[in-house]
Amino acid sequence: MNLKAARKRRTHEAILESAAAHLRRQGIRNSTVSEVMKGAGLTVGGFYNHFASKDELFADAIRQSTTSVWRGLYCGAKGPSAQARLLAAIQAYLSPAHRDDPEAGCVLPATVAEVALVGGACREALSTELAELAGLFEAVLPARSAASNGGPQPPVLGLVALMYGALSLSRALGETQQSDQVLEAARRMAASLLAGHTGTEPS
Amino acid sequence: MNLKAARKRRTHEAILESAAAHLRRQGIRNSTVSEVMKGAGLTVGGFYNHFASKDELFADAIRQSTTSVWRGLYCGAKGPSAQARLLAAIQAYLSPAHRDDPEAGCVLPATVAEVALVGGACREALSTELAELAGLFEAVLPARSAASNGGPQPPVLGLVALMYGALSLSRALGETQQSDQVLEAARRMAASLLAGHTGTEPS
DNA sequence: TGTACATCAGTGAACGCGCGTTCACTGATGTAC
DNA sequence: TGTACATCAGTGAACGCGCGTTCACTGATGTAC
Repeated sequence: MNLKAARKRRTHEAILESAAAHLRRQGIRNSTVSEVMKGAGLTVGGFYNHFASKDELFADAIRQSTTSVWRGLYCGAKGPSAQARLLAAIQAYLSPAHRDDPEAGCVLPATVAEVALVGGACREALSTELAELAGLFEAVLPARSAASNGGPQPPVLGLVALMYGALSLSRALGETQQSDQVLEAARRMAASLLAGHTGTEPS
Repeated sequence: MNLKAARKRRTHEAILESAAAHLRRQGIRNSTVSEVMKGAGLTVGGFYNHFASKDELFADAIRQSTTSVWRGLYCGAKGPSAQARLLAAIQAYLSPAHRDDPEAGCVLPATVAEVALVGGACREALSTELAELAGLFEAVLPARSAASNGGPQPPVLGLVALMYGALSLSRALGETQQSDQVLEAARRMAASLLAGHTGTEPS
């Protein structure tokens, strides 16, 4: 039973990975079970040996990939302090490069609006992941204290909303000047919000 | 021909209105031509007397309703100055009431992510409307001038991205505490960004 | 004015297609003795 | 160890459903004479 079970586990992971890739590229509704299975080198019929439904598959995919992408950005960022690295990661999130490569990027733009409509298991997954993402931010920013220099902690969930909103909007506009402007404006906003928390003034 | 043409125009408007309502409630892909027509008191077959395709219908609906909703919010806002009224309108946009009543609200949350995937006529419509929306904001804010008090003009498209992003995210989360927090965080961000432009400090 | 004909907005059934899901089947892997 | 049987991951065709679009038809409105 050992070899068989191990192989099944690997197949399961392959399906999840394919689903996450499809999710990032085209969202939930535009991804079909049959395409996801093909992406994992399988045919459609075997899908239900691994997941109870398409809804469950994508809820798992959301759980697996939402924060991992962000962690990757943060680990790749450079700066003199944790807060400066956070800002650098945010700027990378809001870059045209990220906009133009959805498959390697954040799942939120392709996910959030659909979750608002379909709800279900995906909504719970999104809620959990969002809380975790906010936790990652808060761990880096200075402790909440209205009396400390620079005022109270910046509203972390608002930062996430800005990042998601700007990326999503820029994707909708394609690779245009207007789209670049959206990203740039968001970068400026993020920088001015974190000013006083990074140890440096915004450029 | 007069009576007939007038009636056709009224029917056309009724279809567009029904489409805009469906758009706000459930987005493009979740709205069916047949449901839109039913909403206008008609049957599906007559649709193609008025529009070449579903894509064209929703592009027109986007053109018609994107800024009108915002204009409504701004006209309803009160405050000692134009900038203060702008901020009040933004706060109303970012309210749980707006989140909980999509049909009376902004089309962006149900539209942007889908446009990123479908492109076509809807993308052009969105781009035009977004530029107009940004123009409305800029007309209210003080002229761009790095030397003036309060620094350069806040990045208007970033503000739009924040509003859209926070509303969209809050809709995805349902009527929960976490969802309220997203909206509140976005309100705080908007207020602190416009500080120095409204003539009052943010609360 | 009246009459015969033309137009065309709207109807409702049908078509074609794609999707999520089901199901009978296969064959390699594992178990019992 | 060898043999007969059980399990179950994966196959691929089929089912049922909903959707966008088409089309033959209807009947009220408009036009020609």
